[in-house]
Amino acid sequence: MAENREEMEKAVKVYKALGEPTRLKIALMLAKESNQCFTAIGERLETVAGSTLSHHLKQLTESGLIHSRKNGSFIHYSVNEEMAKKFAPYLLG
Amino acid sequence: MAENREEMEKAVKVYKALGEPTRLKIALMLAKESNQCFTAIGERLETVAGSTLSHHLKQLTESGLIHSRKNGSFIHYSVNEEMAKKFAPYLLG
DNA sequence: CATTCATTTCTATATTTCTAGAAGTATAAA
DNA sequence: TTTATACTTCTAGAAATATAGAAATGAATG
Repeated sequence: MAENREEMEKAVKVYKALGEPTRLKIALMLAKESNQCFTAIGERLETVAGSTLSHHLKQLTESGLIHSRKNGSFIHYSVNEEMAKKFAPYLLG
Repeated sequence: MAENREEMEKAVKVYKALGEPTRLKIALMLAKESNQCFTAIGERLETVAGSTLSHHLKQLTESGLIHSRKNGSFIHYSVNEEMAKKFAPYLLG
């Protein structure tokens, strides 16, 4: 019932993460096709410096909306479906 | 299915609006109890100047997430349930 | 008409956020 | 062990945002 402080803070983080075009694109991209790695994501966005992409992924990850899994020297990202369902099911189509 | 540009821009606006604590509070407040006016909202928030509140309500309104109805010299605000359902059902509890 | 109440707009300042280059770390491959 | 690839951190500048005081607008009330 959306009322306690902690949950609100979580919600603010999620919505702040999604309230930026590049990050929303990333979230939608991962919702559609999960387990993509840093470079693959970057290529689909064009015109984003690696450092910038890293920064965006960090925010998305810290919000809890996406999570990452290390595989060798690659890091694969996917959306946390529970979080998406709860806060932004729009992502799931 | 969350893919066209216009809808994404709409989504960014909604999420940007919700990605700020005061505005999220307002949105939750209105979702729970609709049709509150400017002053009533302000009183429930404490520590927010009128001009600031006006600015926040404008952003929420322009995102489409809440709408306003003029009644004499008062303006009553409520959430647009369709928008909330689509982008942030979390608001609806 | 003068005044009050509700809300907005204007202006300014402080803070946050976005962006990217450069340098750094970590893993893998040659 | 050098080199390459994947990604992060540091630093800094530019742009956007949050906040509030003061002045403005507009409706209602005395």
